[in-house]
Amino acid sequence: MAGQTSADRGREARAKLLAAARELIGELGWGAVSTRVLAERAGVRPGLVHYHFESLQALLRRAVVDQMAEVLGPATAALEAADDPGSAVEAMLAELDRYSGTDPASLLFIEAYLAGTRDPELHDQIAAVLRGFRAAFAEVLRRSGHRDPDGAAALVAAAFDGIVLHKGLDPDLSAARLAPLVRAIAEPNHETKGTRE
Amino acid sequence: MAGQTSADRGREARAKLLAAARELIGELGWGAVSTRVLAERAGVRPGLVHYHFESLQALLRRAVVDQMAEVLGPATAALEAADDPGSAVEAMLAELDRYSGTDPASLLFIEAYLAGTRDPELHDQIAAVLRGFRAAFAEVLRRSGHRDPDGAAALVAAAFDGIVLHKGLDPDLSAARLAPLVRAIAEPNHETKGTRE
DNA sequence: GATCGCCTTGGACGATTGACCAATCGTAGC
DNA sequence: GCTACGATTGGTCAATCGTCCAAGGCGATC
Repeated sequence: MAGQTSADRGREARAKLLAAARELIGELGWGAVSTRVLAERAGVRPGLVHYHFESLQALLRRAVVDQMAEVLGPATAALEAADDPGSAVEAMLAELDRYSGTDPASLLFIEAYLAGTRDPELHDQIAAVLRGFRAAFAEVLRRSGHRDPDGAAALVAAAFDGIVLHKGLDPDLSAARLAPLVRAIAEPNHETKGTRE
Repeated sequence: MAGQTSADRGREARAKLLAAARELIGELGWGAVSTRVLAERAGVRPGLVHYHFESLQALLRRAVVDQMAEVLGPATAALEAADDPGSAVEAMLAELDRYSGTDPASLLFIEAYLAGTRDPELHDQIAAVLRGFRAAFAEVLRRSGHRDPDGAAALVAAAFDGIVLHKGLDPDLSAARLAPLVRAIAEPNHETKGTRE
């Protein structure tokens, strides 16, 4: 237990700071996370923040990008393995139900999007992660013969975040209730009946 | 031009503060709107903020609730007048395309939702406005014989906000591209094919 | 045991924050 | 002209902010 070098302890402090940031961004909002509350939550001295990170913004940026990759990475992998788009959607909706819409984990994504509109570097990193997820989803839909795989993937991805957002306002809004409707979007025989010419 | 009493000027200053808040919440984020930048944008002295409003939070709260009612009110009325759900959706999607996802007006709604998760009073006011919109939408769907009007209304409403959110990350994501897919959700003959028993 | 390198500490800096208040303003009614 | 009153001003308050830095701690290496 004792054989940890000072570099090890450094990595641990850094990790604790990032973990604290994941919690606090959702709890307090991106703009309300200060160096001092962050350090307190991490069980670390405030001065360490600017030793391990260039700035507070850089720390928060890193925390959310890590978290998004950690959540969306496995989801993307599972998506690439799935061949039935309907069940893939259902599995993701079930996953979505773990987020209440008010807990920090739910709000972290939304906060990240918002912060991304004001931080070009963060914007690019988030967009890249999201692009990967949508591309994998679209590929599943394409394989199943969907008429508009890219559009459907974009809509479902947007709907996911919208559902999380609205769940915070309406607790009755369970993902299970919406599952059949969302799945219909992904159905291969989905018809766009309003086509005009 | 001159015949304005001091009470009139008071109302004007109050209105200018609220208008400035609408701009700044989207530009800077809820937590970054300070009394001083707010007053400067409104062309008013900082001291006035706490004369016209109980607190900064109360001002911001009032600003977003007013804005939401102003946007969703007419939309709800138009919805109640419409009888064809497909065209109603399309009209709203066209309206949605006016929001780029990065302009202050787009972000105001998202910021409001987020702030609502941390401010119970704001939460209730937003939820009430949103409930009205969804109820009107669901009623249109019900009249056209939709299988799950409440679910579809909830999904479309959530998808709208999700689309705005994602448009900030992917400018190519136009509402027009998604229109056929969203409209399909609202189609009266919409089938939930996956029903199991 | 001395040296090296990374990590950690505690405090400091100037700037900004929300809130508050006594004094003063301008105008409408008497 | 005087009073009354809502609106406005300019300034102050303690608290908090992000950032930086000199000093010290501490294990690994020689």
